[in-house]
Amino acid sequence: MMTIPTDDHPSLTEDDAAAAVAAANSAVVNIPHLKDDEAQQLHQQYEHHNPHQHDQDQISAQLSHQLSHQHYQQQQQQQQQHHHQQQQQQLQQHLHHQLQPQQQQQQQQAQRQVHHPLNHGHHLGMLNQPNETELLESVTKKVAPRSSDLFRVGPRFSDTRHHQDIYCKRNDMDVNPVLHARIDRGFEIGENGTWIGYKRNYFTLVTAFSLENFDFDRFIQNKFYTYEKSSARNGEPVGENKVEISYFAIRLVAKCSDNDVSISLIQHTAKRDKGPQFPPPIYPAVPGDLPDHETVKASCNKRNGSKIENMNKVFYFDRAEYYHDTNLDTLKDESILKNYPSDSIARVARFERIQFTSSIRIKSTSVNSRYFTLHVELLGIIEDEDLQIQPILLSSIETPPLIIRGRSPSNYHKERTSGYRGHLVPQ
DNA sequence: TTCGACACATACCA
DNA sequence: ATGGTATGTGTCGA
Repeated sequence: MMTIPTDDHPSLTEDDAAAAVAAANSAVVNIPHLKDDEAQQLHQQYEHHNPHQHDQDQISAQLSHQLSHQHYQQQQQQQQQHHHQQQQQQLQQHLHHQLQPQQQQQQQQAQRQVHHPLNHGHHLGMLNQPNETELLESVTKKVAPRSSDLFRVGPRFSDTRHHQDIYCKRNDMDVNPVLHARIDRGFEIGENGTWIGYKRNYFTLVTAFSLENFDFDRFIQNKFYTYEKSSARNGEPVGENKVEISYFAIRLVAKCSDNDVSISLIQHTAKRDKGPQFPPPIYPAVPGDLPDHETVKASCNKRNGSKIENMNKVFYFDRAEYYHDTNLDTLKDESILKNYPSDSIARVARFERIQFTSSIRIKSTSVNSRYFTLHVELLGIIEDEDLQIQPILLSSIETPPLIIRGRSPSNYHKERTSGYRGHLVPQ
């Protein structure tokens, strides 16, 4: 089956990967970045500002290009060579659909923070507490690159924070969105309670949203609207315009505690260095339930066709199949469903093989308490006056502060990566 | 020091 | 059980 960018098909050749990326792009929609002022306002609410927000015009121009394959491919190549530049380009997030695989027949159970060895009050006698021998080993042994133990549940996300209200078009009812997310790989907690990740290693995150009091069928039968903060050319706020939400989308962004630092994320394919790199996609999405940790873990690196198929059922909603099964006339559908850019729509946005861009300064200059946070944003994609699609930030959730350890050997000699890292607080 | 590249090693997957 | 993969991390050199 066809695979896409974030997809990792073990058997992909380099060319295949490039082709997949191109193909994916063609099936994808590009969404411009939030406007500067919007973004700033939003961030301010959190105490995060991002002065380095990109130039809107530049982005728009870029967007129009993206529609072409060719341009995208070039871009891919550039990205492979220049992370920094790609960070800018990533604005044009490709929305994406599809991806991979895998099976697992389970459905989601309430996801909860899982048992982390250091999480609870386990004590000396307990198995989870390292004894001296283990500690010794922890500084001696290497982490097995493929160890399934690398899958660990990360920090809990904050409650959903709302930025723009959502209303049901039919009855003007206020709709309450809820975001769910979980980090399934890449972060571990230190004894002091700080969450630690490694710049060189991948992390995995899954996220989904739901609309309170709207089960799937009800969602499918409705349309929604929100308000767009409008502003004059000079940036003066002018008011709010009522706008219909074409469809919902989810994206992942990273921020730094240092307001002046903008950071971004990159995603690799399973080929890593041998494959393309790109910014994490924005997933057009319908409401869904978060799969449990074991499911996500099991969805990793599958190649078996039927397993992939089953896994896709967990992560994706197949619009064409839905129309067929419900005998719905595709052309007559007047619900929000028809606005989605592809038949393969995420129920759960899965971000795999994500890393902080290599350009980030981990603990540069004095700033002692620099940390990062990951934010999941629910976007309402709308069409502006010029029929250009624009994202509106509807709500978001975020992680607690994350410490990202850099490449310095000092980060590796002490606490073992996946064993018992985190006895000491990395500054 | 930091970063890209390349290399090695090892558990996963079929 | 075997062979191909995927990915943590060691290392070289700019």
